[in-house]
Amino acid sequence: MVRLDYSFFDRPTLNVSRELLGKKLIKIEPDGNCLSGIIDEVESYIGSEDLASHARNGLTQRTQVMFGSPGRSYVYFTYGIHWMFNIVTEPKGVPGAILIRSIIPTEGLNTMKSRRGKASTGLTDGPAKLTQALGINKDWNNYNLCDSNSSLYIEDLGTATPQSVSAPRIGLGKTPEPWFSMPWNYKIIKTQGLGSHLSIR
DNA sequence: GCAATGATACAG
DNA sequence: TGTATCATTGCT
Repeated sequence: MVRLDYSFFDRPTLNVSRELLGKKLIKIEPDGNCLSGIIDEVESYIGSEDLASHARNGLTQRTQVMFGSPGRSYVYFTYGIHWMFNIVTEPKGVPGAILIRSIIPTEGLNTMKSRRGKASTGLTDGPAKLTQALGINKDWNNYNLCDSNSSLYIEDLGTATPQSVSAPRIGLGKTPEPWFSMPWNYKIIKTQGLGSHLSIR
């Protein structure tokens, strides 16, 4: 079991995105409790030119983290309710981030369930669901995931990177082309009968 | 189908 | 200082 370090994230965003699938996201609670899940779906936001990215407006107070060092977290609040967890990529000065959209829970299920509430469906199968289950909020923004004693990090299980499909990103609203259709959403293949618009990697 | 609920960014 | 816009979710 190896903790992913700076060199893993300091590479082209799409490579990092695809290889992040099948890796384990781990959060150690203050009481020592371990919460974890296998990364199942991610989405890339690359460069200032990407009009779907928060970095489209250039360097601002909110987006400065995206321009910073790779291997750190970019956590932001949206829709007045939800926290989104991203991992910064690209060299310092170049904005880039990967939104973690879905994980398959592996450890700490009871804690996750209690945080999600029993009326809700799906423990961690949505970007805001997993932040709620793991307890990720603004306190975790600009957190160094690569530090050897960090409480939030990604682990390489040593398994081969799973097969994935790429598709256009989700929830982009009025983002103009070509950005709206860029196939920068990656997901682990697990069902048959995929739509023909999806390309298998 | 749509309300919830607030930070952000930009116009003026 | 006002307001349009959201990288969503869950209930109707």
